[in-house]
Amino acid sequence: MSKKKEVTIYDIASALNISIATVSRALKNDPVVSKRTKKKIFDLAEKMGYRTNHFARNLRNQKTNTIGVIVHELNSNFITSVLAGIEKVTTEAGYDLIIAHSSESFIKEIANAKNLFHKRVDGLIASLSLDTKNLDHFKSFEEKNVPVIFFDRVEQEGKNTVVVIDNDKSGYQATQHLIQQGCRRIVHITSSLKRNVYSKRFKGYKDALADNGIPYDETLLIINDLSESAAIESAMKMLKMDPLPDGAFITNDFVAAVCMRTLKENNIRVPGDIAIVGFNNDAICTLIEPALSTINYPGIDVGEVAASNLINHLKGVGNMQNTNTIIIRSNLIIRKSSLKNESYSDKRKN
Amino acid sequence: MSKKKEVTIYDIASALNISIATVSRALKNDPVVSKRTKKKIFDLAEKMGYRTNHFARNLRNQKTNTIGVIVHELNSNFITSVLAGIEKVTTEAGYDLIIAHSSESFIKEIANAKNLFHKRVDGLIASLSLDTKNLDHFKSFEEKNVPVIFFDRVEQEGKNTVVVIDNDKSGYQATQHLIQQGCRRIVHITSSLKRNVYSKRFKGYKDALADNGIPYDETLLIINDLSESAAIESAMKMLKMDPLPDGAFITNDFVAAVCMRTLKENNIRVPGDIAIVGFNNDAICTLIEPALSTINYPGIDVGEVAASNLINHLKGVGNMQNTNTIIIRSNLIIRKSSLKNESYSDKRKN
DNA sequence: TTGATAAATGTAACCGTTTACATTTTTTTT
DNA sequence: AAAAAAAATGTAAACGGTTACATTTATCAA
Repeated sequence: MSKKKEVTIYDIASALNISIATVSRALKNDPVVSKRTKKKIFDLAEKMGYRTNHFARNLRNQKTNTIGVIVHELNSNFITSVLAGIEKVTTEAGYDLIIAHSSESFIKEIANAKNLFHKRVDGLIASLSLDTKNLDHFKSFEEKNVPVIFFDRVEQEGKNTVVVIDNDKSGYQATQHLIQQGCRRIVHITSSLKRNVYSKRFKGYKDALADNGIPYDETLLIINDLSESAAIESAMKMLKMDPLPDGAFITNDFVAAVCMRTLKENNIRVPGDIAIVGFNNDAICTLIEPALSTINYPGIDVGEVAASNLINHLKGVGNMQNTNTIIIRSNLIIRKSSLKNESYSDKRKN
Repeated sequence: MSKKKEVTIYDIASALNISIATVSRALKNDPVVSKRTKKKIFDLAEKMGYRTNHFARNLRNQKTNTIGVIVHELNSNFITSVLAGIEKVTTEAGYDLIIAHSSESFIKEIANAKNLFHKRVDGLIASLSLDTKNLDHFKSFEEKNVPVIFFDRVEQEGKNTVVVIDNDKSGYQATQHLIQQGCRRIVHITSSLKRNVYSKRFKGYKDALADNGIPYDETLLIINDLSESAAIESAMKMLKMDPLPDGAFITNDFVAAVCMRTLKENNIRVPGDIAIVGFNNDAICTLIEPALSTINYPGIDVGEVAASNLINHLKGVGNMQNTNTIIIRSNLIIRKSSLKNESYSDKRKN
């Protein structure tokens, strides 16, 4: 029942009557150790059930081999694909991951950052919470020269490397598409404009309107959080508009899905009465009815790029100084929810 | 640009002209240190930007303060709620989390287990992959007396603690409900019967049929994985059945949603022609149309219970020997997708 | 065979904590 | 004021690796 003593390099060394230095080198596959001794050591280590003590190693090496990740929410299709992308790259490179999430709270994000800082992650990948006010909590990383890469929700003024899509263009494309479908009163449902993703999509929305000679009407802008109740609220606001809007560009698929459901419950036809375009290309898009047009935002690519950039930096390959902004390709996916104009649809589909 | 040297207890000690032992004790808030010295030490530590070196501490303490988690999939509503539950409890107790996922592959699960074992997690929480053949890869934990708790997908014969719901009863309830709605040819779409969750739900399905005098028809059993393509295949199989089934108990909400879509695309009405009950109570349930009846499987509770049990065990409170199986409450949620019988629906709703 | 060179192995300091045990300082008792 | 007891602090040895530098052993040319 009692915990068996752990095997150390000392045990292996004394069993084979060699020095710990040789054992240590052999286990790291140092070419300086002869093949014969290496084999003996490997075999015995295996037989004795040796496992490296990462604490001893990290203590000596002064690095943790760990990368911290702060995301604003776990329960999101997009975020889990980003994490998958990060994980793929980091495990391949032999790094551990500590994943923290802020639940969209500034306070929690600060706590997460502090925690990861004290855990001494070698690098950090983060996406800001909705109500993050400033980036002071990342300063300590900067001071200790721990690289930080932001993705999705970022602050672009700083000198941090950021991985994003062209939110501006995406917003423009979504809106332009709705206009081409004949929409003239297009609602824009989004979240805090303090966050780059939303402000840029908003800019794209306004630019598309302007380019089509449609005046921007601020009563058509609805800002809310990303919860189900907020989504229902937003849909209710749309329903109260007079005249009714004929299109909606909603910057989150889940919110779009809930809105659509609420509108339908109130006998509004989609896309007949109101055409809808969402954002992210989550799995729900093709499960709801009508299928949701959206902007494809490939999380896995974002994660992979962010992680491999960070790791390259840690390894000293390439410097982050000259790559400040990395833009991942995104694109509009047209489905039934925005197709008022069948002839247009035919053109696109064939 | 160069990395500033880290502050250690030596630096604090020599700055205050006291011994490192006192500093170490003070920082752990040991009552043996006088209030005066403690204050001096805390203040200076803060001012110098001291942060504990967890490696040195763990090396000395011979524990990692880390809990490993192996899940079969990250991209799942249920799993992310379990993780949220685990995280809540573990961070409160000051433990770190390493999350690994097997992507339903036995090979990867073995690799994950080996990795976490080498990282020396203090405890492990795991759910088996679909094609896990045996539990040999967990033996090393047993040998070193590292506690392992399984949840959801478990192997009940062993002497491990497991956290589950009453899958048997849930399967029975789902099927019974369909029968009460008038269904007589009920398809059961599920996954590998090697996994307890599916075999037990299957047993519940059969028992409910038997109790209602409906003979079990093995052509109505469809076994598949949980992918979108598999779900479409399953729906196609249903469509080819002659006569058509009039109900379906599907052990996964996502699969159920895809099946429902496929059926509808083929002009089958739900619940009119085929009533459907899913499993898990994912967010999609109320977004698709008709809303999906399902078994509510509260992941967050599962995670919290598993984690707090593990931690209690690690702290020596309560022994895992006498608590082998923990059953979390689950319940049937009736929505439109299974309501053929309006009067019954009214009864339930009022 | 010898000396030079290369290859393999060994020695010992170090990474930053914790803690049993020893010592010093302060407080209390008589 | 001295002795005894309690409180505070200090000393030094772990914990298990890594690696600069030193030493030994093997290889090869002359």
